Amino acid sequence: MNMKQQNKPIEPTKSELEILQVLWEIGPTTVRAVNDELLKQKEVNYTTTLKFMQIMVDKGMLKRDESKMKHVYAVVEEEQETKAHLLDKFVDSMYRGSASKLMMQLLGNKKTSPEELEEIKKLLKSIEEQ
Amino acid sequence: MNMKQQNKPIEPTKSELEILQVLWEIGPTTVRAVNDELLKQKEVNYTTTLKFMQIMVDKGMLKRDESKMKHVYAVVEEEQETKAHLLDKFVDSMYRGSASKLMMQLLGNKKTSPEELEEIKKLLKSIEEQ
DNA sequence: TCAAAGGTAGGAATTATTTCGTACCATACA
DNA sequence: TGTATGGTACGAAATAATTCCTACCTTTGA
Repeated sequence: MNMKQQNKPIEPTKSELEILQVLWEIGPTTVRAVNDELLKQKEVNYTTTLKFMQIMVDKGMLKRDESKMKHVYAVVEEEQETKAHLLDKFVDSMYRGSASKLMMQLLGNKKTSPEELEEIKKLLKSIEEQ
Repeated sequence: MNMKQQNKPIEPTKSELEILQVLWEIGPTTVRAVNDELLKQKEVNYTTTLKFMQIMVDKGMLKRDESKMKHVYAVVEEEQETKAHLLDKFVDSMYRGSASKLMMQLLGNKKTSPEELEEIKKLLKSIEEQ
Protein backbone atom coordinates (compact mmCIF):
# COMPACT_ATOMS: atom_id res chain seq x y z
CA MET A 1 0.00 0.00 0.00
CA ASN A 2 2.31 2.71 -1.26
CA MET A 3 0.72 5.90 -0.05
CA LYS A 4 3.27 8.44 -1.21
CA GLN A 5 1.91 11.92 -0.81
CA GLN A 6 3.88 14.04 -3.22
CA ASN A 7 2.42 17.44 -2.63
CA LYS A 8 1.17 17.38 0.93
CA PRO A 9 3.57 18.96 3.42
CA ILE A 10 5.76 16.66 5.43
CA GLU A 11 4.52 16.48 9.01
CA PRO A 12 6.74 14.05 10.88
CA THR A 13 5.77 12.54 14.22
CA LYS A 14 8.19 12.84 17.13
CA SER A 15 9.96 9.59 16.22
CA GLU A 16 10.06 10.44 12.54
CA LEU A 17 11.59 13.82 13.31
CA GLU A 18 14.37 12.15 15.28
CA ILE A 19 15.20 10.06 12.23
CA LEU A 20 15.09 13.08 9.94
CA GLN A 21 17.51 14.88 12.27
CA VAL A 22 19.99 12.04 11.93
CA LEU A 23 19.67 11.93 8.15
CA TRP A 24 20.05 15.69 7.93
CA GLU A 25 23.19 15.45 9.96
CA ILE A 26 24.98 12.49 8.42
CA GLY A 27 23.37 12.39 4.98
CA PRO A 28 21.92 9.38 3.11
CA THR A 29 22.71 6.16 4.92
CA THR A 30 21.54 2.77 6.17
CA VAL A 31 19.09 1.82 8.89
CA ARG A 32 22.00 0.47 10.91
CA ALA A 33 23.81 3.81 10.89
CA VAL A 34 20.68 5.73 11.81
CA ASN A 35 19.94 3.31 14.60
CA ASP A 36 23.47 3.66 15.95
CA GLU A 37 23.02 7.42 16.12
CA LEU A 38 19.67 7.08 17.86
CA LEU A 39 21.20 4.71 20.39
CA LYS A 40 23.39 7.58 21.58
CA GLN A 41 20.22 9.31 22.71
CA LYS A 42 17.90 6.50 23.80
CA GLU A 43 17.13 2.79 23.91
CA VAL A 44 15.79 1.68 20.57
CA ASN A 45 15.56 -1.66 18.84
CA TYR A 46 16.97 -2.00 15.33
CA THR A 47 13.72 -3.30 13.87
CA THR A 48 11.81 -0.39 15.39
CA THR A 49 14.00 2.08 13.50
CA LEU A 50 13.71 -0.07 10.38
CA LYS A 51 9.93 -0.05 10.65
CA PHE A 52 9.80 3.72 11.05
CA MET A 53 12.03 4.25 8.06
CA GLN A 54 9.90 1.92 5.96
CA ILE A 55 6.80 3.83 7.03
CA MET A 56 8.53 7.08 6.15
CA VAL A 57 9.30 5.79 2.66
CA ASP A 58 5.67 4.84 2.36
CA LYS A 59 4.58 8.32 3.44
CA GLY A 60 6.94 9.82 0.87
CA MET A 61 9.18 11.40 3.50
CA LEU A 62 12.21 9.31 2.58
CA LYS A 63 13.38 7.65 -0.60
CA ARG A 64 15.48 4.52 -0.70
CA ASP A 65 18.10 2.98 -2.93
CA GLU A 66 17.43 -0.76 -2.98
CA SER A 67 20.08 -1.64 -5.52
CA LYS A 68 22.36 -3.05 -2.83
CA MET A 69 21.36 -5.38 -0.02
CA LYS A 70 21.97 -2.62 2.50
CA HIS A 71 19.32 -0.14 1.42
CA VAL A 72 20.37 3.48 1.58
CA TYR A 73 17.79 5.96 2.78
CA ALA A 74 17.72 9.68 2.00
CA VAL A 75 15.38 12.53 2.83
CA VAL A 76 13.06 13.68 0.07
CA GLU A 77 12.66 17.28 1.15
CA GLU A 78 15.49 19.63 2.02
CA GLU A 79 16.17 20.24 5.70
CA GLN A 80 15.47 23.96 5.46
CA GLU A 81 12.20 23.44 3.62
CA THR A 82 10.88 20.98 6.18
CA LYS A 83 12.02 23.07 9.11
CA ALA A 84 10.54 26.24 7.64
CA HIS A 85 7.21 24.50 7.35
CA LEU A 86 7.32 23.07 10.86
CA LEU A 87 8.33 26.41 12.32
CA ASP A 88 5.53 28.09 10.45
CA LYS A 89 3.05 25.58 11.80
CA PHE A 90 4.39 26.12 15.29
CA VAL A 91 4.13 29.90 15.06
CA ASP A 92 0.61 29.59 13.73
CA SER A 93 -0.64 27.23 16.40
CA MET A 94 1.15 28.83 19.32
CA TYR A 95 1.31 32.54 18.48
CA ARG A 96 -1.45 33.01 15.96
CA GLY A 97 1.20 33.47 13.31
CA SER A 98 3.04 36.26 15.08
CA ALA A 99 6.78 35.71 14.80
CA SER A 100 7.49 38.70 17.01
CA LYS A 101 5.43 37.17 19.83
CA LEU A 102 7.57 34.05 19.54
CA MET A 103 10.66 36.26 19.69
CA MET A 104 9.48 37.89 22.89
CA GLN A 105 8.88 34.51 24.41
CA LEU A 106 12.34 33.42 23.33
CA LEU A 107 14.01 36.46 24.82
CA GLY A 108 12.11 36.13 28.06
CA ASN A 109 12.85 32.44 28.31
CA LYS A 110 15.19 31.65 31.15
CA LYS A 111 16.43 28.66 29.21
CA THR A 112 17.87 30.94 26.55
CA SER A 113 21.50 31.43 27.49
CA PRO A 114 23.32 34.79 27.45
CA GLU A 115 25.53 33.41 24.69
CA GLU A 116 22.45 32.70 22.59
CA LEU A 117 21.12 36.18 23.27
CA GLU A 118 24.44 37.60 22.14
CA GLU A 119 24.21 35.57 18.95
CA ILE A 120 20.72 36.84 18.28
CA LYS A 121 21.74 40.45 18.81
CA LYS A 122 24.62 40.03 16.38
CA LEU A 123 22.28 38.48 13.85
CA LEU A 124 19.80 41.31 14.09
CA LYS A 125 22.55 43.90 13.97
CA SER A 126 23.85 42.44 10.74
CA ILE A 127 20.39 42.75 9.30
CA GLU A 128 20.08 46.33 10.51
CA GLU A 129 23.24 47.22 8.64
CA GLN A 130 21.92 46.22 5.27
CA MET B 1 -9.00 6.89 37.36
CA ASN B 2 -7.77 10.30 38.39
CA MET B 3 -4.26 10.47 36.97
CA LYS B 4 -3.34 14.05 37.87
CA GLN B 5 0.32 14.60 37.22
CA GLN B 6 1.27 17.53 39.39
CA ASN B 7 4.91 17.94 38.61
CA LYS B 8 5.34 16.60 35.12
CA PRO B 9 5.38 19.28 32.46
CA ILE B 10 2.19 19.86 30.52
CA GLU B 11 2.50 18.45 27.02
CA PRO B 12 -0.79 18.95 25.24
CA THR B 13 -1.73 17.13 22.06
CA LYS B 14 -2.87 19.17 19.06
CA SER B 15 -6.51 19.07 20.13
CA GLU B 16 -5.67 19.84 23.73
CA LEU B 17 -3.62 22.84 22.66
CA GLU B 18 -6.56 24.23 20.71
CA ILE B 19 -8.65 24.07 23.86
CA LEU B 20 -5.91 25.70 25.94
CA GLN B 21 -5.71 28.52 23.40
CA VAL B 22 -9.41 29.20 23.85
CA LEU B 23 -9.18 29.15 27.64
CA TRP B 24 -6.14 31.41 27.57
CA GLU B 25 -8.06 33.86 25.45
CA ILE B 26 -11.45 33.97 27.13
CA GLY B 27 -10.55 32.77 30.62
CA PRO B 28 -12.29 30.11 32.76
CA THR B 29 -15.53 29.01 31.16
CA THR B 30 -17.88 26.18 30.22
CA VAL B 31 -17.53 23.41 27.66
CA ARG B 32 -20.28 25.06 25.65
CA ALA B 33 -18.37 28.33 25.35
CA VAL B 34 -15.14 26.56 24.41
CA ASN B 35 -16.96 24.50 21.82
CA ASP B 36 -18.57 27.60 20.34
CA GLU B 37 -15.12 29.13 19.91
CA LEU B 38 -13.75 25.97 18.32
CA LEU B 39 -16.69 25.89 15.92
CA LYS B 40 -15.43 29.16 14.45
CA GLN B 41 -12.35 27.26 13.31
CA LYS B 42 -13.60 23.75 12.51
CA GLU B 43 -16.38 21.19 12.70
CA VAL B 44 -16.49 19.68 16.17
CA ASN B 45 -19.15 17.87 18.14
CA TYR B 46 -20.01 19.17 21.62
CA THR B 47 -19.39 15.81 23.29
CA THR B 48 -15.97 15.59 21.64
CA THR B 49 -14.92 18.85 23.23
CA LEU B 50 -16.44 17.74 26.54
CA LYS B 51 -14.48 14.50 26.39
CA PHE B 52 -11.22 16.29 25.72
CA MET B 53 -11.77 18.68 28.58
CA GLN B 54 -12.57 15.80 30.93
CA ILE B 55 -9.40 14.05 29.82
CA MET B 56 -7.47 17.26 30.40
CA VAL B 57 -8.83 17.50 33.96
CA ASP B 58 -7.73 13.92 34.46
CA LYS B 59 -4.26 14.71 33.17
CA GLY B 60 -4.05 17.67 35.53
CA MET B 61 -4.00 20.20 32.72
CA LEU B 62 -7.32 21.80 33.66
CA LYS B 63 -9.21 22.18 36.91
CA ARG B 64 -12.97 22.38 37.16
CA ASP B 65 -15.53 23.99 39.39
CA GLU B 66 -18.37 21.49 39.76
CA SER B 67 -20.39 23.49 42.25
CA LYS B 68 -22.90 24.55 39.60
CA MET B 69 -24.49 22.32 37.01
CA LYS B 70 -22.56 24.06 34.29
CA HIS B 71 -19.03 23.13 35.25
CA VAL B 72 -16.48 25.87 34.79
CA TYR B 73 -13.07 24.84 33.49
CA ALA B 74 -9.82 26.75 34.02
CA VAL B 75 -6.22 26.14 33.07
CA VAL B 76 -3.91 24.93 35.83
CA GLU B 77 -0.67 26.36 34.51
CA GLU B 78 -0.15 29.93 33.37
CA GLU B 79 -0.15 30.57 29.63
CA GLN B 80 3.40 31.89 29.61
CA GLU B 81 4.74 28.96 31.60
CA THR B 82 3.20 26.40 29.28
CA LYS B 83 4.26 28.27 26.16
CA ALA B 84 7.80 28.71 27.46
CA HIS B 85 8.05 24.98 28.01
CA LEU B 86 6.61 24.11 24.61
CA LEU B 87 8.88 26.59 22.86
CA ASP B 88 11.85 25.19 24.73
CA LYS B 89 10.94 21.68 23.66
CA PHE B 90 10.57 22.87 20.08
CA VAL B 91 13.94 24.61 20.05
CA ASP B 92 15.56 21.55 21.56
CA SER B 93 14.10 19.07 19.11
CA MET B 94 14.42 21.22 16.02
CA TYR B 95 17.52 23.33 16.57
CA ARG B 96 19.47 21.40 19.19
CA GLY B 97 18.59 24.09 21.69
CA SER B 98 19.95 26.96 19.65
CA ALA B 99 17.56 29.90 19.82
CA SER B 100 19.66 31.86 17.36
CA LYS B 101 19.31 29.11 14.76
CA LEU B 102 15.55 29.37 15.17
CA MET B 103 15.86 33.13 14.73
CA MET B 104 17.72 32.71 11.49
CA GLN B 105 15.05 30.36 10.22
CA LEU B 106 12.38 32.85 11.23
CA LEU B 107 14.07 35.75 9.46
CA GLY B 108 14.61 33.71 6.33
CA ASN B 109 11.07 32.40 6.32
CA LYS B 110 9.02 33.74 3.45
CA LYS B 111 5.92 33.41 5.56
CA THR B 112 7.22 36.02 7.98
CA SER B 113 5.73 39.32 6.87
CA PRO B 114 7.68 42.58 6.57
CA GLU B 115 5.49 43.96 9.36
CA GLU B 116 6.57 41.12 11.63
CA LEU B 117 10.19 41.69 10.74
CA GLU B 118 9.77 45.36 11.62
CA GLU B 119 8.29 44.36 14.98
CA ILE B 120 11.20 42.06 15.68
CA LYS B 121 13.75 44.71 14.83
CA LYS B 122 12.03 47.16 17.17
CA LEU B 123 12.02 44.54 19.89
CA LEU B 124 15.69 43.84 19.54
CA LYS B 125 16.51 47.53 19.35
CA SER B 126 14.76 48.13 22.65
CA ILE B 127 16.87 45.41 24.17
CA GLU B 128 20.03 46.91 22.67
CA GLU B 129 19.30 50.19 24.36
CA GLN B 130 19.30 48.77 27.84
C1' DT C 1 29.12 -26.50 2.25
C1' DC C 2 26.88 -24.82 5.93
C1' DA C 3 26.36 -22.00 9.83
C1' DA C 4 26.77 -17.42 11.72
C1' DA C 5 26.03 -12.68 11.03
C1' DG C 6 23.47 -9.23 9.50
C1' DG C 7 20.19 -7.58 6.33
C1' DT C 8 14.69 -6.76 4.96
C1' DA C 9 9.59 -7.78 5.24
C1' DG C 10 5.57 -7.93 7.48
C1' DG C 11 2.32 -8.96 11.11
C1' DA C 12 0.68 -8.12 15.53
C1' DA C 13 0.25 -6.09 20.09
C1' DT C 14 0.01 -1.95 22.84
C1' DT C 15 -0.86 2.58 23.78
C1' DA C 16 -2.36 7.29 22.60
C1' DT C 17 -5.48 10.19 20.20
C1' DT C 18 -9.68 11.40 18.23
C1' DT C 19 -14.53 11.01 17.75
C1' DC C 20 -19.17 10.38 18.93
C1' DG C 21 -23.40 7.63 20.46
C1' DT C 22 -26.23 6.82 24.28
C1' DA C 23 -27.73 7.14 28.96
C1' DC C 24 -28.90 9.80 32.45
C1' DC C 25 -29.68 14.11 35.36
C1' DA C 26 -31.45 18.97 36.23
C1' DT C 27 -34.00 22.98 34.94
C1' DA C 28 -37.62 25.60 32.91
C1' DC C 29 -41.97 26.35 31.40
C1' DA C 30 -46.56 25.14 29.10
C1' DT D 1 -46.74 17.51 36.12
C1' DG D 2 -44.38 16.16 32.39
C1' DT D 3 -41.86 17.21 28.35
C1' DA D 4 -38.31 19.81 25.90
C1' DT D 5 -33.84 21.56 26.51
C1' DG D 6 -29.36 21.42 27.73
C1' DG D 7 -26.09 19.84 30.77
C1' DT D 8 -22.51 15.61 32.34
C1' DA D 9 -20.79 10.67 32.37
C1' DC D 10 -19.32 6.79 30.22
C1' DG D 11 -18.23 3.41 26.90
C1' DA D 12 -16.75 2.12 22.60
C1' DA D 13 -15.03 2.47 17.96
C1' DA D 14 -11.68 4.13 14.64
C1' DT D 15 -7.32 5.65 13.57
C1' DA D 16 -2.47 6.85 14.40
C1' DA D 17 1.83 5.96 16.60
C1' DT D 18 5.05 3.00 18.78
C1' DT D 19 7.30 -1.24 19.53
C1' DC D 20 9.07 -5.65 18.66
C1' DC D 21 8.71 -10.72 17.21
C1' DT D 22 9.38 -13.92 13.74
C1' DA D 23 10.34 -15.38 9.14
C1' DC D 24 13.18 -15.35 5.59
C1' DC D 25 17.06 -13.87 2.45
C1' DT D 26 22.31 -12.79 1.44
C1' DT D 27 26.90 -12.73 2.37
C1' DT D 28 30.94 -14.44 4.41
C1' DG D 29 34.28 -17.29 6.29
C1' DA D 30 35.72 -21.68 8.79
